[in-house]
Amino acid sequence: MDSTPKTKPTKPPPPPPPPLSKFEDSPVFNFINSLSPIKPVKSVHTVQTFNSISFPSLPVFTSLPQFSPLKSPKRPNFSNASRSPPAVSKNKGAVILMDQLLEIFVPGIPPGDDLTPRVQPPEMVNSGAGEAYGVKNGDVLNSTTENKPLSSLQGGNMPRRCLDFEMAGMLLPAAAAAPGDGSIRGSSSSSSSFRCTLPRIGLHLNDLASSLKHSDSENLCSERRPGFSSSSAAIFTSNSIQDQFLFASSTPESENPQEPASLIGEDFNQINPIKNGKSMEVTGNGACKRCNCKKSRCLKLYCECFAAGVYCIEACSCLDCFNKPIHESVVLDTRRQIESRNPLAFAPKVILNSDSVSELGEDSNKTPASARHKRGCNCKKSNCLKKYCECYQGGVGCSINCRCEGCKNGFGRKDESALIGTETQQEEEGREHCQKNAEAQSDEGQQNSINTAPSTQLGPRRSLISLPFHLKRRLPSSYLDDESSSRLSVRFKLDEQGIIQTEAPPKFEKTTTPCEDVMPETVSNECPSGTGGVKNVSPNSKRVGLPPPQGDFRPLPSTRISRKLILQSIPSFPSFTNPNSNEWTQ
DNA sequence: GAGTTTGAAACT
DNA sequence: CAGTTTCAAACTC
Repeated sequence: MDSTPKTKPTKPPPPPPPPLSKFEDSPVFNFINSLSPIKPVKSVHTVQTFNSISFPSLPVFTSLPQFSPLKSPKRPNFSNASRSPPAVSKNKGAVILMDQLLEIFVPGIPPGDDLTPRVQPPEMVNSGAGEAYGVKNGDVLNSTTENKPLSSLQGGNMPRRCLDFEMAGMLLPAAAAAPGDGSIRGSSSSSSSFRCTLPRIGLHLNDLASSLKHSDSENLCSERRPGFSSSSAAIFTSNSIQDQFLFASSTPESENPQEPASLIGEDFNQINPIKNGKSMEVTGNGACKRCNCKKSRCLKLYCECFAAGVYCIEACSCLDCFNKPIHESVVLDTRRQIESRNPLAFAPKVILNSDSVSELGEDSNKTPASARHKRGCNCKKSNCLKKYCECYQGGVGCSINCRCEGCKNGFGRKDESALIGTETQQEEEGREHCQKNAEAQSDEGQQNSINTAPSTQLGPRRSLISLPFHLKRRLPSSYLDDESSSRLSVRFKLDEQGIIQTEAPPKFEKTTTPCEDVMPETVSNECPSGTGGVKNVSPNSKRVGLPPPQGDFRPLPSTRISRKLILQSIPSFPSFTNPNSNEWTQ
């Protein structure tokens, strides 16, 4: 925050990683990348640091083998694949190398170094345990990119509450979301909000948590989470990370990963979805929520903060709260227990639906939902028209997985989704034929843009994973504009098309914008990416901006893009960070 | 702000 | 796995 100057002094040891910060900026950077991966690595490194940092550093994650399994099975190569997409931009090859290198080398590299050079996170300076969170976040943010937005977001508050996962998610989100649980937040054109969460994770709902609608909310959110999003996100609560995974896999069902999926949005990012204090609530932005737990001690999923992967803050009205850094061990143990029962418990609740993606890509009129709730809702009386419905809350349409009755979800009805699913298959088949024809006619890569890409790459019908439109929306325009983050920025840029969608302002029936809601966790993660929008999907990453049910919402231009984004978001898995764990930050 | 409604989470 | 209870958010007044 303020301490930018402080940060430097505080970190005596940090070997100056001098050059890192600028590589992207300079055109030379690209050139260098092409020449040798090494430098690029550093640059990338920053981004990765987030990822790498978030996971390793976070005790929770470490304990979360669950995710990895999930990843491995469904998307073993996921990371790589996802990355490749970013390459899309100009230097695909270079980008990829960088990413890979980063992963490989990053561990060895002192996190602090990487980060410090680029951005001087005031937070990093902070040594306090409580601040640790912030620090991490800050680091992440900084590292993630030099995103100005992030820095602004961090504004200072973040440190307190952010969980590790948040960082990951947040980064992006703060880049995003989510949320989340950190969640992500979609920022429609108008709203610059992004999710604290959460990443939201996942939003979860946490992700749900909601994204911030307003910039103000952002600030607030920052207090708790850097990102989400935990969403977690998103979305991209917390969660955000998990959500991300989910998104990446495109198989929602694999629950284990966490909501991160989109960080994830929901979040999340717990990510996503950060919850802010009261202010958030006041604003009406869901993004940063605070809980009001009376009996759960904030150690159950009933608690939005806990679910989002974030610690409760003073703004919370909870009683006997154990969801604080002071009780980290308790929190972690509890979290592990819950995860043991349900590996996906902290994952973003909203995941991308390949079908939906394809839909969006082609038909703007169809249900906007690019994402679906992981488990589906079970609404009986609300007709999926109120926030009681997690699908609605997450800004996604109901799916066949829902057991709701009288579904009238504006984002997509259960029955519609079913139809869509069948339609999509048919469409895909038709597309294949078309594609073949097109290929014969022309070699242009355009074909790949939407339809082909998925089929070709993944396989016959592989569902494309597209960024949830909500994520896109969640991203603040500012973010979009800014691409401070090295890697993320690159990837996101690639996704530009997807970003475009963000432009369309989502319509919300209620005062609360869906984006807000979503972003919780999931969003958190996603938000940061801004342009990419997707980053944080984490988990938490619910959709922030819901398109009007009718179809105003634009489909993402290319599924590919979304995919890429999703992958990125993955890293931002929401988890509680140890307040103490400043290790990496340092 | 208090009370009610709702549906997820947790429990049995 | 199904049914019930608990819980806290969402909602209403």
